[in-house]
Amino acid sequence: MKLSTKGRYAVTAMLDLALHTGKGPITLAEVSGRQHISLSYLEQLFARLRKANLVDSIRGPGGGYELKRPATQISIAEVVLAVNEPITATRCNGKGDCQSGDVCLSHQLWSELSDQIYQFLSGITLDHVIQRDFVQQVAERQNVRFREEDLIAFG
Amino acid sequence: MKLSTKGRYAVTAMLDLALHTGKGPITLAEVSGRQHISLSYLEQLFARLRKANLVDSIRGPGGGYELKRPATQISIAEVVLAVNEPITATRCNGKGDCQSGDVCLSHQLWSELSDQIYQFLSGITLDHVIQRDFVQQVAERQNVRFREEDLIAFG
DNA sequence: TCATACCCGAGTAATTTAGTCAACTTTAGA
DNA sequence: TCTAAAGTTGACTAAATTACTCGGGTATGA
Repeated sequence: MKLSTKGRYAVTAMLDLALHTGKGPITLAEVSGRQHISLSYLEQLFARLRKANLVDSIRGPGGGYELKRPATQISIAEVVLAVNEPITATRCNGKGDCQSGDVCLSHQLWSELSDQIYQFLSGITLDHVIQRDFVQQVAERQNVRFREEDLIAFG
Repeated sequence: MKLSTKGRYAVTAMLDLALHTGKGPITLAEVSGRQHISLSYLEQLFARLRKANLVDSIRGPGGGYELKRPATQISIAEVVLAVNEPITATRCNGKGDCQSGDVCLSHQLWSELSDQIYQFLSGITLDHVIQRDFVQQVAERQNVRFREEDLIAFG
């Protein structure tokens, strides 16, 4: 899981969209003006968001973007993942050249931790953030339980 | 909260230290060899970790680094924060030039979300990760429960 | 048909990441 | 006390990522 300003821009833009649903498509020019993100940069971000099926685009005059799914069904993790390149695998991954124990252990530990962060962000939707009591919502309303054996290591 | 490969390196190195406590100071050369991180880069990272009071340094032959506090008392959030520059404030922050509502709202929403991520990582210590049942530990400590069917595999 | 808005690719400056190099300080141990 | 092992510091740099610009496209509602 990777969290950079790029992901922040994407989440901010998606929040802007979520905050203005119901009024028809929203142009990137509007988002750019409201969130102070350059139009061209937004175009790049939304190209990825579109490919990830998170937004729909409507071309022509009166067009713009809107959320493909309701804000209750789009997680922060999805948005962040959509705009980021898949993180580069740890060096020893795949290759059999690090059976020395310590290396692989550290990598696996990080991997599991990273998975936890992802799971955490998967539990927070755009709507949770907008509703702003997502602290409580994540903790109680979702009532999601992790089990150790369900952990899946990833790069 | 910012999560990049830099933070991953730092956490990995700290996990390496935590895994080898009790055998005296650990040289960066050892960590470098085990974790495949360049010695000079480790020096830079540990300069920050030292300033953040997360490690002690012992100079001279037989010297090296050791955790300043037990692994049960060092959180992932601390480590990540120590090696990262404080995230650049959102553009409108401080300046009074964005009272237009929408802008500040999005920024505040992100800010609160970021705070949640920080809180989450604050609840996970180096020891939790090493013990590897930190899933359960964190879930119990934070009183967050997760459901199996919400697990989503990702790349 | 024309203005609006998305679409796309090339290029690029700024920043961050990751690493090199060289000189220095401290200190255990021969 | 000399020496080698280790941390300390700073300058420098290559590579990657971020953030952005520019210049064209294409679809489409009025």
